[in-house]
Amino acid sequence: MKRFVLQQDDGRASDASYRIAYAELLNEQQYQAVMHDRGPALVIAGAGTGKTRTLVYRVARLVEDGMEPRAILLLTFTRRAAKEMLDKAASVLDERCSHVKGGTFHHYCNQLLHTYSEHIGFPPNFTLLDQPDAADTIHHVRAPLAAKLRGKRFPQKNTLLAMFSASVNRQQPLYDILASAYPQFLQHHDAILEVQKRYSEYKSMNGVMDFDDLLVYTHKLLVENEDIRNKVSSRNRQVMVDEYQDTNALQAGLARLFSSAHGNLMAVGDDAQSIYAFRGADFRNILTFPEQFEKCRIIRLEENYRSVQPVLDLANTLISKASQKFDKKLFTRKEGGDLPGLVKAPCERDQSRFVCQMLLQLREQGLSLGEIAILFRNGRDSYDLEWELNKRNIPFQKFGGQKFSEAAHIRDILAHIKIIVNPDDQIAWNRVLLLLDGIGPKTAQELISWLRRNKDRSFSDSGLVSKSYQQQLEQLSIVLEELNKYRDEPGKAVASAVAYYNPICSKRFDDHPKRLKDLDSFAGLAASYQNLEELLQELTLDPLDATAVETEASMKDEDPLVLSTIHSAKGLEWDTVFIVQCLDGIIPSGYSVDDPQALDEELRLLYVACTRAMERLFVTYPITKESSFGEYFSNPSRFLNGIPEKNLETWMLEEESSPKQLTS
DNA sequence: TCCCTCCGTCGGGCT
DNA sequence: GACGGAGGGA
Repeated sequence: MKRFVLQQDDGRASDASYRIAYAELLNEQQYQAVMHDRGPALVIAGAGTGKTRTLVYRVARLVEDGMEPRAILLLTFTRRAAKEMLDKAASVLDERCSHVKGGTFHHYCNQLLHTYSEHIGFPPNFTLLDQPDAADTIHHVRAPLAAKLRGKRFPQKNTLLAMFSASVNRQQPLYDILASAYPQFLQHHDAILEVQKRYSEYKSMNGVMDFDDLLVYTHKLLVENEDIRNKVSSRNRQVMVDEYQDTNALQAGLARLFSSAHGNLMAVGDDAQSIYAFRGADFRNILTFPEQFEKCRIIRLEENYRSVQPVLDLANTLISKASQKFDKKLFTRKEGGDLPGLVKAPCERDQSRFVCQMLLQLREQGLSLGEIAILFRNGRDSYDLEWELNKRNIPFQKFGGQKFSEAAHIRDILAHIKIIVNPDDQIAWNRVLLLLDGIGPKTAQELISWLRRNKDRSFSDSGLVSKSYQQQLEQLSIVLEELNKYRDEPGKAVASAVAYYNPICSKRFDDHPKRLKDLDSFAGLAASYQNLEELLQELTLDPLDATAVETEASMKDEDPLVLSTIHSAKGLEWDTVFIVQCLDGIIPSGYSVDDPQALDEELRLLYVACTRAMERLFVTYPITKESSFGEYFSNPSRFLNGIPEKNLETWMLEEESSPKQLTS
């Protein structure tokens, strides 16, 4: 027998004469990372050191070397990040780069699972539960148990979901999660375990998955099916994972599986920017990467290109206060720059007035609104400011906080659509039925279980139908049939659901005019999806921010100002950054003050916020705070204690009548 | 029996 | 502002 060895085609052109002058455009370390070819690599990249740039150019380089774009997998933290990087790569090289596979772990897992659903015992049309859906499902399975525990304090649905999720993402038994984070509920351990079991059973019986299941089942699928693992991982010739410090143990395992056929895995991240421990991320994951992946190459990007030195000095000073030390000191060759300002406002109103006045002033100096961001710890920390911005007609877009699809009226419409996509979705049925007059939890449950036993029959055969809501049920059936016809025309489907829902909405909500407007925008937005299934998946995996719909409609020539939670601002940068509500109890959050590790994470969060700024940085807080008890004095963030004036210049606000305005 | 409204309690960041 | 228990009303 003759043997002929087929060489591995590594896609590399023999004489690489690149169209892009990588060596000139990148510094030495970035160049190393971009040219890295085989095997595992870890890129430790401090804030603003050109991490995104490096990934963008590596994508371009691989494509330029002839690698099939679909063979590159770029896992990022959000959909937005992936899209931005691939657009950038397409603009530095060419259109081929936009065919690179990019998205979050959850997206990619969702795709794989829909392809291989039969291997994990789910129907191919399985639907996704977002957080509120998952909580409602838990509530549903919890009800019979909770009745027995009357009088005793049993965890609420969202708490239960958090427990289960922590157990999955940290890969720890439920008992350990309770013992460390919920000792007050340890007495209910067995009952909680029972709820968890029923929750799992419910999900597999009804063909639904929550976010964590996407990761868990994909892991299981690839571990248990060698052929699928080989097929999937050899399709991905290069795997890159951005923001690796915010992955958890399960995701680390997935990254390994996705690249198991060849080991071409590049992890990129910064341990000092790990801010997702609350959802199971562990920054030790990035630190132990070299141990987990043998012969790993380590590349460090240290020079900052983003911020002026005074901003970096403040960031360095802040991070040096962490109890867990980071061996990191950011430096730049950028000259000049103003000292970051610490603005003490008499109250929250004045804080908002300051921010608005200052940003208008900056706009007059030629800065566009899109180059300015206002960052805060919690979604609600911007309410007062939003009011002020609206008053002054300053357009803004908010990231983080309430999502479009979290509003009750949007969820109501979505529930109708879910029924079409997955008729077994009891939670959706329940929501839809409860909207009808005279139907409460009990009747809804009876109707649903009848429906499960008698698929394809109409309610009127059930014998359960009382006169009071018979007509409403008939109307519902009509609209559901209509929706079914519009499976591939989501715009029309949503429009007819909205038409049906209109009177219900007006009756239920005092503020129905605003909500009806939202619903109209929703119909317009839905038209851009291929089919109902896609609409649901995209909205679940990549939920729209509540203001996105409005802003997009009213967007003129100028990019709007950005308001964002610090978590959602990860990886982004602006010329000028305001960090507002920098109060103790907010950042650090009141929940974290007893736990040194949690406190460290809050500090890293402030570090992330500061390092978003290129030229100017303001940290602001109000001296007094309003609450339901009245006005009281608030304390600035403990992280600001002892920061010398040479790093952070104090500003006092004065009213116009006094001789000087906004003196420093 | 079931539905609905009222009120005390608790509240985060994201896929 | 949302959840969930309690009590009034059809």
